[in-house]
Amino acid sequence: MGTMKMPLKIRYADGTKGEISDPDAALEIYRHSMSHLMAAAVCSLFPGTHLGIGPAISDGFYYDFDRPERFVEEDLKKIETKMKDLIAENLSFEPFIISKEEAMDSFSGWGENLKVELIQEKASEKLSCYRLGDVVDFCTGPHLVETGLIDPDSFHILNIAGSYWKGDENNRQLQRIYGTAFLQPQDLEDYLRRLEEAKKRDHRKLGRELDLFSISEEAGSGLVFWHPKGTRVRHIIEDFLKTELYRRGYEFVTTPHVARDVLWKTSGHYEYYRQNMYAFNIDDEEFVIKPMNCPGHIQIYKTRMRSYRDLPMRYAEFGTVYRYEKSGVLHGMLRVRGFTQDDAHIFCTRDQVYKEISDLIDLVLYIMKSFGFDQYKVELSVRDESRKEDYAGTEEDWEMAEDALTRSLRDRGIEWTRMEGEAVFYGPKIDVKLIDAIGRPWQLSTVQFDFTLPKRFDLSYIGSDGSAHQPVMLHRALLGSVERFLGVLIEHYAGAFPIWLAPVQVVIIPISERHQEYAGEVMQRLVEADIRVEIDDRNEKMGYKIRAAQTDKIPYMLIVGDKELQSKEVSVRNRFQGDEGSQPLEGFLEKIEGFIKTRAVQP
RNA sequence: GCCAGCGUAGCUCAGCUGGUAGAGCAACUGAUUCGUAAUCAGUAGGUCCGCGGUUCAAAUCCGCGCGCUGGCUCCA
Repeated sequence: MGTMKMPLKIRYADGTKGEISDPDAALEIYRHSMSHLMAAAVCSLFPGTHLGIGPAISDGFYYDFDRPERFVEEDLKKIETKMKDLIAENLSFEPFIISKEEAMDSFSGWGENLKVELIQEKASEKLSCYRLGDVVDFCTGPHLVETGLIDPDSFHILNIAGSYWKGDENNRQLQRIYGTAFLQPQDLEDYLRRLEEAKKRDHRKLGRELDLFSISEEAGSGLVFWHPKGTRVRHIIEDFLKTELYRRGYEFVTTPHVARDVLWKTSGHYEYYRQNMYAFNIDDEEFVIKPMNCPGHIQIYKTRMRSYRDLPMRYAEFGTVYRYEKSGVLHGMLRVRGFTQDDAHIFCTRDQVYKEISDLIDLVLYIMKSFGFDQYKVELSVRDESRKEDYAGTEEDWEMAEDALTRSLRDRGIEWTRMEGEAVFYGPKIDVKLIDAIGRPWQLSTVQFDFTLPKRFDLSYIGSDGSAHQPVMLHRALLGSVERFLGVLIEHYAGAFPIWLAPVQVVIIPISERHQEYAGEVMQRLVEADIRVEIDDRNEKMGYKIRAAQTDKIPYMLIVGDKELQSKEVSVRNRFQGDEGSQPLEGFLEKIEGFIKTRAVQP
């Protein structure tokens, strides 16, 4: 019980002991040891279970098991108890070194075929194993010296899930058991509390409670119905973006939702993206519901001869696209089959790329800050240097693009992670992941080069030299999709939107019937000032209406009764601070107009 | 799509090993006219996800669908 003794006592594969005091490294070793301990518990409880892999992960650890019978929920408790028994027995993690040949013999003798496969692939002539109780595992370590060092209250077995061997869906499916562990019991409690907190913020739950959106079983999964209040928020988001984009030289376009298959054959989607496209036949012709907006924007580009003087051209569209997604991946508004991208395509010359990228990065950060996100992570995805031939575009294209991306980031003093081999085949990209109020990352913005579409559609512009050149094309989304963004906003603010985004900004609460006329006057004034206001004139007590408004997370309540009627004022109640006292309506209006204008997060 | 779990009123859930459904909140009606998070009383609301099967009898057991949840894979 209590705090883990630091530094952590560990043993390396060669048998030497050591101490780890770096908390991150210690935690990783601790969790990895925990996964071995779980494997030992499982093997002892369920003989005939074979082992896959069992690493430490960001919030804990897991182990993949191969067993003909299925684990059930109740098994988790048993496993946890068994692990505690093994801790009490104080088993040691015993390392030893053997030859590859010997290891293969032993492991295949035990029927550990997955381990044999791993040894074959990963091990050199000599390899290390750890023995814990009756279980021997192929592992480089290090591990704790013995199980007695583990605090029995520092871990928890969480859930069972399916997983494919080596992450390949063509391979056999294993049963993965997840657990979590921390060096301090306090950290474990905090983690479990964070899970609870995340549950409370779940946009699916809040979306229903706040009457923002729904998904209809009858209409089909992955398709979102935006209710009036959700649509209000959506319009506010879209209006804000429209204003900002027009200011920055974008033009909006509108393109059809379906197009002949020919368009998608030219773009290459028909070949590479077919499994995700909804298609249908009419009059012997095949049509595709658009999964992307780019070919549409290209159609507009191609309607006339373009000059270098026209570039850069920035076409934006809140384009609704439909993509077939496997049923198991759908998730509320965050992963759907029909969604609206805040899409844009920039056609420019090579010389203009650096400026465009730089402006884009500034724009992304400005927009995100406006929505109340201050923390973010930037990832630069580049191609796999060893498989250059798998990528479209020339060597010069890739160098030019990577150079523009890295220079833009560096010039802005932005830290980024370089993701080797993570680029899509048609070009490198920058992704921005936002960190929300409880520390979770969300992938939203993306800026991508495209070296294939200009070629496939044979795009050109006439340069100052009088001859035709191929423009560079950039895809870019700031919010990603309006659906996902609203989902993220709901979770970030736990449903309590800042006043500039709130679907209802003010609710007026008359104390009794005789105050309704004055409440109506107050409402009239706020409506004139374009405040989104409602009046709660139900035959209920004030406390009831306040509670209702609090539950609806409405920023301000204006209570009007005899006193306010007399003084011609309003009593202001803020959803976070509570009663702010009586004040003149004009003063209140001026205050909230300020909050709205500055997109203040707090009230 | 795969593995596991789940599906009872608008919402949250109860309903033991089979004997044909219940609570709270919400909704509606009436009374009450109220000062910073729930006034009282009444009414209505269900193809127990759907379809088959077992059984004298199925919300409950079995099969197949559909949907949801957590993972895996995918996210041109």
